Amino acid sequence: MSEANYLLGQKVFQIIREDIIAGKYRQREELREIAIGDELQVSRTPVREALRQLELEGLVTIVPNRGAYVVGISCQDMKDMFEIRLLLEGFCAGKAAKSATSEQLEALEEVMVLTEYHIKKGHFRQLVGLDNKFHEILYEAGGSRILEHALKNYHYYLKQARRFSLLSQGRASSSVQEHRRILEAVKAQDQKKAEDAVCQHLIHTIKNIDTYGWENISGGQKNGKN
Amino acid sequence: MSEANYLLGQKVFQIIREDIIAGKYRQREELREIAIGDELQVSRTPVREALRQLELEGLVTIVPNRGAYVVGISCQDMKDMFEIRLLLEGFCAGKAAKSATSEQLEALEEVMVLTEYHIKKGHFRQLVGLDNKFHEILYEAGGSRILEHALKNYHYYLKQARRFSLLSQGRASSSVQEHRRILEAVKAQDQKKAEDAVCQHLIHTIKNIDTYGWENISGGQKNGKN
DNA sequence: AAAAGCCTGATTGTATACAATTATCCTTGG
DNA sequence: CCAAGGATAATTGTATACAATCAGGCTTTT
Repeated sequence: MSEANYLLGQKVFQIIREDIIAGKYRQREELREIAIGDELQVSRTPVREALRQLELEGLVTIVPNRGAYVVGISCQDMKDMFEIRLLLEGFCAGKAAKSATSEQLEALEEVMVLTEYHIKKGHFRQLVGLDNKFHEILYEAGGSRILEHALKNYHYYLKQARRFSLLSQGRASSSVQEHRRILEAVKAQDQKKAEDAVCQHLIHTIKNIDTYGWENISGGQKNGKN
Repeated sequence: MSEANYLLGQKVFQIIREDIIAGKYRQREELREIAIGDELQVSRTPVREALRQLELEGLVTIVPNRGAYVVGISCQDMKDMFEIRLLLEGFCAGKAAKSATSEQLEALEEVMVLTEYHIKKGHFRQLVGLDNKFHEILYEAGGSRILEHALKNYHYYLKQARRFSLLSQGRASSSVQEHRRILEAVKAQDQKKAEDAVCQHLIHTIKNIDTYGWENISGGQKNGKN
């Protein structure tokens, strides 16, 4: 009750978003402002703002004077996002090869060193965060604000998937090797090689998820609540 | 004052968005809720909701407890969006070649016929709307909700650019020929040819804009208000 | 005179009040 | 018995009230 109960709007947005992605609500379930507000101990105002934002993200549909309905994310949606990300991130890596600053290259190198260290030590917990960081730096290095914005958005949704994907020892170490290859291509300013390296990396990631099954990562959109 | 002054929230959002894209505000200008509310004759509530949505779109930055600041769109941003659209729309056309329904093909054909008619008659006004419609149907035909959402978003921003691009007689008729080629490839379910046709079409569109100058389509982000 | 601290005005963040709309159920007429 | 219409309750849309925060200027102290 000290400082955490201010600036609720942004927090409410994130909570509802996570809940939808996690599959807390069933498809097309109605989200009532008062009910959610009661649950989160806030008034309707922050909830309304959150719902409006979620509509823009495509996670809910708002019917005027009627209410907000959950749209949610299916397995197919996840796969589609991955395909789009594959295209855009390859493109981004190519741009990064041309425009990455020395600071960005250094930051990437630092993440790589840390990753390699934790792999050796078997510290799997740290890997998820480092993997995310590697990709996010790459997005910045592309030098396009727009592209970065789009990629970060897809990346956010696919984080859940990535977490599963890295769980296996074998995948973790091959993943880090692929990162290394990406970084070297970017450093060498070899546009085509950077693109190819990213595409290969993501294709392998997708294949890895395929073996685990996409159903496990998209919050069970089949029927059940929770 | 009958029914139009209800459901203001969505309207306010669209107005502010258009204003920002049109360059009404200067870069980093502060958007005060009360001032905008007074201007649009509404209270702070709808304005706040709009600003929160605009932040998600990347058009404003909100500093907590401080205010909303215009981010705006530069020429470079427009070019970047076009590049992204090029990638995604090519991909989408390829998917459409596989998954388009007969209704969608028919709708595309209808738009084409109308377009060719208006071209012959020299009715340039109608062309912009038809061109937009052609692309939007194509987005649906791709069969990916996610991809469609992304493309419609970029398409919205680039509409202004497109309007300029179609003004010239020569460009209009070559554009419709390119559309025809896209449609035939999709009909023939030739994935690669569809992709190529869309890419060619968009590359030509970009070149056409290049000759007119990107400065004219992105609301003068150089310095001036207005 | 300079710097630190406080006060005040302005603005945002949240909650609540009120208006408008919609859905549901009940009544009523055929 | 069924359909049409209206009253009512619930929910959203908007406006306003109040609380919290911040910037700027003023005073005070060293």
